[in-house]
Amino acid sequence: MTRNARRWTAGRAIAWLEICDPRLLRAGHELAEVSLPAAVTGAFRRGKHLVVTSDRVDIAFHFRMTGKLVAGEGEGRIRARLHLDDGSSIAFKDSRRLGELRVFESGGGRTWLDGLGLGPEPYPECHDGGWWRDRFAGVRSPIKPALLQQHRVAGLGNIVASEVCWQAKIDPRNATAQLCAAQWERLARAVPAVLTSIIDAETSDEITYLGEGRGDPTGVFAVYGRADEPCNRCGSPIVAIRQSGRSTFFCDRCV
DNA sequence: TAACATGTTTGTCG
DNA sequence: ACGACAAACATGTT
Repeated sequence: MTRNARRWTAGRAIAWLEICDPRLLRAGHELAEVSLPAAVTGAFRRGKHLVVTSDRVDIAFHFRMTGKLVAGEGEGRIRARLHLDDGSSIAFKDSRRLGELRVFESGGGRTWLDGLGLGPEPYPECHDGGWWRDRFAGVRSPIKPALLQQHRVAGLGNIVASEVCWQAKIDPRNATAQLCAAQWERLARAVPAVLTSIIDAETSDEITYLGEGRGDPTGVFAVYGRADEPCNRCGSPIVAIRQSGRSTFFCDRCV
């Protein structure tokens, strides 16, 4: 979505921001005296946040469970629209409305993100096993829930955490402190591999989430949502469990 | 109908 | 300090 936002806004200016659903704006982030039009200067991702920058304002998005950006007016649960000076628009669609949108003065998006305490990026930057071991030093929870802690490493979600563990042949129930060097090394390789493959599969004008029917990405995942289906490596049925209130899928035979 | 869902925050309890 | 858990947010799907 960051790539799309960049592509859709490059060389254009934000003419106006349409808030279709006022409940979208969080307290303390009302649309104050925003000065428009504003020439877009770029778009970047930090963890699961997306920020569109311009010479006057930064617009920060978080999509939570069901939020997404779509080109054009969009259909259905549109919470906001970014209208550009060439007449085009980008819609923030979010059926469950857990997503967030914040508007800052230019540069404020980065400042705000810096205050969130997010851990370092695991992608596209790559790291070795020792780096991963150090980032998770002192963690007493199992490795899979630990991967979701945004203050240790930013950007990994529940689907990716299960996928990464399977790819790295690590039991998601393993105590983090018990992982050996070889496991950390496999984890270090699995993270960019999994992210790259998912991003490749999802590269299009509209991200498709699980359960959306047309374009459902179920086929993209090796274990997530595949309870009782055969493991791609060994054929053993994929197991579904709950960890810290979140669903985890893994192969209990080839970890 | 009830349970569950890709995320995060907040509070409780251990 | 850490961790597990539940609730809350709001709504759609199974």
